[in-house]
Amino acid sequence: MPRKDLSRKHTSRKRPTLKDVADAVGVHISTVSRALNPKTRHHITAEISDKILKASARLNYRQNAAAYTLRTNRTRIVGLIIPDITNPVFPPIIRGVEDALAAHGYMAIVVNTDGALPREASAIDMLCGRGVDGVIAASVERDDPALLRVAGEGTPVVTVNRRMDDPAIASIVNDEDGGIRAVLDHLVALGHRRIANIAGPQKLSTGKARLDAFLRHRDALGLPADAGLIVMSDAFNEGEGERCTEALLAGNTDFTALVCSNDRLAVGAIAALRRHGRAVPADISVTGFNDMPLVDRLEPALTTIRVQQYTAGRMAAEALLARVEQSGAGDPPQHEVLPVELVVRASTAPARGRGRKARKEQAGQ
Amino acid sequence: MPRKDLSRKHTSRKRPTLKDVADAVGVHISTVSRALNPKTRHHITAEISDKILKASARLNYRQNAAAYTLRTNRTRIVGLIIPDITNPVFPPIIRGVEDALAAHGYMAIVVNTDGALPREASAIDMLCGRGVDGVIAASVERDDPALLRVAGEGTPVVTVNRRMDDPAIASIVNDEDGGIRAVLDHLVALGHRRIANIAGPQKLSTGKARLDAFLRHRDALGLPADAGLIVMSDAFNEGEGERCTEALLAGNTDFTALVCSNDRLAVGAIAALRRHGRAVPADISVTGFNDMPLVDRLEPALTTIRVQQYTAGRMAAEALLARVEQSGAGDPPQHEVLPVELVVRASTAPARGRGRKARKEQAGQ
DNA sequence: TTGTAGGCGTTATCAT
DNA sequence: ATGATAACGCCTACAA
Repeated sequence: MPRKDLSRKHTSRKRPTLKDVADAVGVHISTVSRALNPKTRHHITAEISDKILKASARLNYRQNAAAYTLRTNRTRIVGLIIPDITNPVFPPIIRGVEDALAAHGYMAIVVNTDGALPREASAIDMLCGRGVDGVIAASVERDDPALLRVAGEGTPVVTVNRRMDDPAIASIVNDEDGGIRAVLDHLVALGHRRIANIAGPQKLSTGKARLDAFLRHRDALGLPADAGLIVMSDAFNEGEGERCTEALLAGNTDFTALVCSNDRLAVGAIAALRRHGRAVPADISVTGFNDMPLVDRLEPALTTIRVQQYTAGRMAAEALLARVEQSGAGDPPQHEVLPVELVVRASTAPARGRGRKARKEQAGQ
Repeated sequence: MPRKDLSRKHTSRKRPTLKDVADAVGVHISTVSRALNPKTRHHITAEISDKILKASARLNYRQNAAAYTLRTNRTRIVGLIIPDITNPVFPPIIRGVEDALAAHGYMAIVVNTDGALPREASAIDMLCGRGVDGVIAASVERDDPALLRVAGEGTPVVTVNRRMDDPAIASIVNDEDGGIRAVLDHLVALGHRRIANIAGPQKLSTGKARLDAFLRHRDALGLPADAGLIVMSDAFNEGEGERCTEALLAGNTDFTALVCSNDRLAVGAIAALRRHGRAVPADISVTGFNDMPLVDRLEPALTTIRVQQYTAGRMAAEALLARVEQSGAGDPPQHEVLPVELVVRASTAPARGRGRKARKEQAGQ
C-alpha cells in the first residue's frame, strides 16, 4: 500500500507533456501545441482551444524549454557580459536588463570578465555553447574582436554603458560629452580656471569620450591648456585615483579643481588630497561621474554626474529583443545616447584666490 | 558564383554536430559521443579516441546544450534568487557563486525578488520551467513555503546569508551571534553601558539571530535591560535606520551607543543622529554589520562586522553542486557558519559620562 | 480545422 | 570496442 502510493507519487512527479494534456482533452498533441501557442491558436476551434487551455492549467503543464530550444533553436536566454558585478556601477544596469527581459519571458545569464579580453572571449564561448539568443555587453572595449566575431556570426549584440568604435554594433550610452561640459560649466561658474583632469582608460569609450570632451570644452571655455594638468589612469578604481592624484601633486602644477573621469577615481583622489593636506573642497574642488550609490553619504558628498544606469539596462534589453524577435534585422543598428544630469553637492566650492595671481585681470569682475 | 559562396557559408554556419565529427573520423556517432565523455571514454580504443578528440577540436565541435538537456534532464544551470542585486551586500555573494559554478561548467540565472514572497514564488516557477538543476536562495525568509515546496519536489536547495527555520534546508550563514558579541564587547570595553539596538526584520534569520544575540549578551554582560533601548525595523535599509533612530530619540531613553543590525541601518542612523545634533562618535557610538563596500570611506568610517560574502557564495555553490552531482543526497543537509571579524573604525569612541546626569534630571519630571 | 510524421542532437540500451 | 536504434518533448510542413 505505501509502496503503491510511492510509485504513484513518483510517476506523478514527472512533469506533464503535451501528450498528457492531449490525452486529457482527447485531441492530438499537435492540436494542443497549436492551441497553446498564441500565434497559431487561431487555427483551432475556440471551444476546443478553450478546453485545452483549461486542461493545461489544471495539469499545470509547462513547456519543456530544452525541447523547445532543440526544435526552434531559441533559448529565450541572453548573455549579459560585465566586468565585475561587484563594481557598484553595474548592478543597476543588470537590474534594468533583467526586468525588461523578464517582461518578455526571457532571462539573463550574467558573466564577469574582470575587464580581461581573453576572459571575455571564453565567456562568449560559453554563452554561445548555451545557445543564447543574443548578447548584451557592458564590458566592451572600443576594439573588441571576440564580440565583433560573434556579432558577425549573426548573433544580435548590443553594448550598454560603453560602445565600440565600429558603428555596426548597437549601443546605449550616456551623454559623456554633456556630462563633462556640465561639470566644467559648473566649475568655471565657481571661479575655477586651472582645472586638472584624471582621465579614464582610453581603450574604453567612456574614458576616451570624457577626455575628448574635457579637452574640447576646456578650449571652448578658454581655460589654460596645460599638459601637466592631465593625467591618465589605467583603470576606473580608487587606487588609480590615488596614484594619479599623487602624480598630479608631484608635478607641481597648480590647480584649484580636479575633474575625475568617474566616481571611484574621485573617491581615491579625495583620499590622496587629504593625505597631502589639501582640503576638499576648501583648497581643491573635486568632481566625479556616475553618481554611484553611497557617494552622496561621503564626506564631503560628491558633486557628480548622474547617469541613468537602470534605464540604460532596460533600453539595451529592449533593443536586443527587437533584433532577436524579428531577426530579419536589416535595419541599421540602434545607437542611443541618454541624457545626464549634474548633481551639485559638497565636494565643489568657489575657487580661492590662490593661483589666481598670475591672471589678476580676471579679478576685475 | 556569389550565390554559391553565400549558400556554402550558410551551411558552414550551422554548428557541427556529433554526426559531423563522426563522418570526419569515419566512425559511428555513438562512438564519438562516448569518446567525448570522460566517463565513457575508457570504452574506446585510445588511438581512435585520440583521432576523435582531434577532429572535434579541429571542427570546433561544441555539445548542443538543448539536446543534452532533453536527453539527460540536466541543464547545468542553477537558479540564484536574491532580493535585489542593487543592494551592495549581494554582489560579492553572486560573484562567489558564479565563480564556483563556472569552475564546474555550470552557470547561474539570477533573479530579483525585492524580498516579496509572491515574486519569489513566481521566480521559482520560471526557474523550474527552465529546468534548473538546483536553487541557491539568498532572499529566503525563515518560513518560505515556495522554497520548501521546490525542495520537497527533489530539487537541491541551499540558502546563503540567511537560513530557514526548517533544518532540512542546507545553509551557509555568518556567525551572527559572534559578530554581535564582538560588537558588545568592544562597546563595553569603551565604557558604554546604556546601549541601544536597531533590530532587523524578525522574519529574516539574520534579523532574528542578531536580536537574540544582542539580548543574550546584553544580559550576560550585565547591561541594563531597558525595553526602550530596542526598536524594530521593518527592512534593512537607510530609511528604516533613520526612522528607528528618531523613534529612539523621541523615546527620551538615554543611550551612548547604538548597535545597528546592519550597515545600511547604521548609515541611516548616523544621518538621523546628526540631524538631531548628536555627534558620532563623540556623543553616540554607532556600529553596523556586514562591512559593505564604501562604508570605510564614510565620515566617520563605520565600525562594523566584516562577513565573508564571497566565500559564502562559493561555499553555497559547492554545497549545491555536491548535492546535484550525486543526487542520491541521502546525507543530512549541510549547515555552515562562517566566522566574522570586528573592524574597529571611527564611528565608535569611549563613552562620555554625560548621559548619567541628563538621566537624573529627567527622572525629576 | 485537425491529424500524421519527421527530425532537432544527444545519450543509453541494446546487439554485435 | 563499436554500431544500430530508440527515445527525450516539441514544432511544423504536409496531408486529409
